Amino acid sequence: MTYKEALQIHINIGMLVGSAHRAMTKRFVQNTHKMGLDISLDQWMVLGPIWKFEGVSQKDIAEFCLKDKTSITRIINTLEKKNLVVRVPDQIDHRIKRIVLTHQGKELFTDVLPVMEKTREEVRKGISDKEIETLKKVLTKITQNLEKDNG
Amino acid sequence: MTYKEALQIHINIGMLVGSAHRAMTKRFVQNTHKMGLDISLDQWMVLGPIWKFEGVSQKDIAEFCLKDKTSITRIINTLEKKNLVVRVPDQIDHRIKRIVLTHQGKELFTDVLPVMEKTREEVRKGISDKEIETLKKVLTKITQNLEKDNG
DNA sequence: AATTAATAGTTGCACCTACAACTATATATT
DNA sequence: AATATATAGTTGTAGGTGCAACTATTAATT
Repeated sequence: MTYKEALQIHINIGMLVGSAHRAMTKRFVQNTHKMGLDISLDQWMVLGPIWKFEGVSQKDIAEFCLKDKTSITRIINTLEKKNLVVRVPDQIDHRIKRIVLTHQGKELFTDVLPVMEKTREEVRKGISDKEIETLKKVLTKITQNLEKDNG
Repeated sequence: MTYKEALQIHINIGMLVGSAHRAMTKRFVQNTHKMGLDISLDQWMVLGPIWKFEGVSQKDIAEFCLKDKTSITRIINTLEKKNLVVRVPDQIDHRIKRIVLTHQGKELFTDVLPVMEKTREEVRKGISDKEIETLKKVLTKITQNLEKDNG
């Protein structure tokens, strides 16, 4: 057994999930750059619910994206700096900020859609629908297992 | 398939992988804290190959962990600050730095082992061996699909 | 009505990551 | 031997993350 093979045997789920995550993030950004676009995967994920539900709150974005509210605050900061979204305070509940796409944000969103499709195909290459289903099911189960005080 | 459907599927896989990754990282740290230990999941992953292969190079650690070499540099910096490892320049090839566990590092490693086991059990709860196998296979395939210029 | 709880969002801190540019060293080419 | 190329590791910059502590506001309790 070679050294490299010995290493591979001890690969665990944490490493595999982490490296798949990094690889997907990386490839998405590379693909957007190839098209002359400038957006990260996480920024894109946050843009999704804003596109779908105009005026969505940061709390709801966090839930939709399965991310922490702190992350959302910072990603929205970046998106605002890029003039892709604006924060509009709710007229009734002054705690809530409603996030709205700018014209520029809408334009970028539609420009990125085909890049996302391309990346999706690259990710899924050689993987059956049944395997994807199992992947999603198991990842969901893992996330649920670790939610809150499920331990 | 419409763009809308593609959007759903892609975001789902990306989000699911990301949230599972974050959840695992989080739970591991929480579990170590409960035991009065102070180490992150990534630091732990880097410690693995150093334990197994005393004097392993940073390059080989990067390969084992499926991480970037820059990440390894910085995690080793942190581990060195914590007095868990030391960098020993190779006597023959002066480019290489061989990483060695300190006494303190070895002690922490053995202390964390049961925490790792506990976390692994929490992660796998209600998931069959066959599903875990598929998960590993698909995640490996995804990582391979996106390696280098595989696109 | 006054006090207390909960909620939405922000900030400081420490850590992890990618990419590009960089230093230092070793190997290959001529 | 001199030059070119490849390799191991570091650094600067910019971004994502969790946690705890914080502000502001709203809802619940008394």
